[in-house]
Amino acid sequence: MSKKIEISEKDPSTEEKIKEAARKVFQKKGYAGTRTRDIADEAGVNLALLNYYFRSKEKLFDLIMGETMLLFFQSLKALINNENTSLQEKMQDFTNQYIDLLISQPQLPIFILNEIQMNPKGLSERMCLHQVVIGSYILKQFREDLGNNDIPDSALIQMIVNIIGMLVFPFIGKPLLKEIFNLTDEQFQAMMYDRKKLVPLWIESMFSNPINPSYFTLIQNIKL
Amino acid sequence: MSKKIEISEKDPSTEEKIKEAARKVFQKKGYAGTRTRDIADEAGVNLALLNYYFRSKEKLFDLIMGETMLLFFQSLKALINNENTSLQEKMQDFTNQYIDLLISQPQLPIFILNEIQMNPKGLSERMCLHQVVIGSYILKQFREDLGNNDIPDSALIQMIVNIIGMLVFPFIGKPLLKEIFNLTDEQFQAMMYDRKKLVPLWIESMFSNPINPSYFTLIQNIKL
DNA sequence: GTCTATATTTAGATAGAC
DNA sequence: GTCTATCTAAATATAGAC
Repeated sequence: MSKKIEISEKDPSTEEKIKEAARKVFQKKGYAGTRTRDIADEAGVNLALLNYYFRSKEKLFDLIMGETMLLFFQSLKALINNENTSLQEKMQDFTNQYIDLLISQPQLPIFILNEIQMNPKGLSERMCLHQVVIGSYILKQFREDLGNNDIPDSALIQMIVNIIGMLVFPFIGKPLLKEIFNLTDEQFQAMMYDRKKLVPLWIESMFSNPINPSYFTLIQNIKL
Repeated sequence: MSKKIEISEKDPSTEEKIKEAARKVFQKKGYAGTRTRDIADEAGVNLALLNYYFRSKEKLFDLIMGETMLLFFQSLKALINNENTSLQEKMQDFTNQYIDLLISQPQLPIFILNEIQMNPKGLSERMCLHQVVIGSYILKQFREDLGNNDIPDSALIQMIVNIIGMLVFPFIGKPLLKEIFNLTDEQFQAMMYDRKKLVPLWIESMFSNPINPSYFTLIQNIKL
């Protein structure tokens, strides 16, 4: 509390070292699986300093998780509300942005999804994800692209799920895919770079194919 | 060890009650997040009985995880080696089977993927996933369908990742999707049933679109 | 087989010297 | 701000009565 921003930025402050280590260990092992001692070791600092700087394991986790969610979702907001790009351009931007992010931090999706599973209301609500997505400009563009009237909202959601899945799933499944296909980290990464070109094509072909409204359960009547 | 199979199958034996409870709690909270007390409570039995029957938390977990992996992957093996079904039929079978399984146990994918992340070699190796997939009949069918020669193996993997992702990702993302789109469990489930018809269509359109080999990083030279 | 009581181990947090 | 030593709480595991 009485702590101010460090004046010099030579090498990372102890506080910063701990945060960096915490991010890494929490992402790898999850909250329950992480020992505070692991974080201290990873940071190369004394265990007692964690409590000195962050009060408790839980507070440290909340801090990291908040920052992580922000990193993951904030860039999205500007992108999906940009009124100057076409749907196709947005898909390409989206793809580039997320694949680059996830190549640098592959554990991000499973980390976030685990947290949301443990605590569904908590953080997703704080990010106002529902409002952000529902009120977005991209949603209008999606509707127009699909022909507006006769396609139910559930069809839209199905498409969006596929798009997010194509970007995110390979990283969630990374350890499994590496095993199944005997991939090195380099090969996996090269494949993810390829995806920057491929995902927009797959999206395109998904949208250009005619969709039969009868495929969708209309009774449930989902309204966005 | 000295324990034999129960003769009568009236109501679940204590051992079975514990296993069932363990499955449920481990799937929901993960290994580290689970307290043995939670399992005992969930099963409605005394805590000491867990150790009486299963020796330790870890042994109980290994047992559950082994069974879970078997459930998830064994049905796959017969299906992908069936020489009497076309690729299209396989895709439909695959879809039906996995969506039904996952609707009844939505936590399965994230549970398994978490475990593999914590312990990548361990269980996936015991299931021989690499051998099973590489030697499968379906892989030949995929190659034929794609025109055999000029498509690199990495393209095949990309496709397979998409297929698995379309089936599995919605369940991994379920808590997040429910938040974003304000879905009830019933609505989510109805959408997953819709997917039984939709996924094969999307796969079809993905395959029927011409693929340009230049989209793939050939240098990495992945060979299955 | 099941229970109560307890031992053991592990992990988060803090006091107090420097 | 940092460290050592220690406290406390929680969770796993077991001993022994029934």
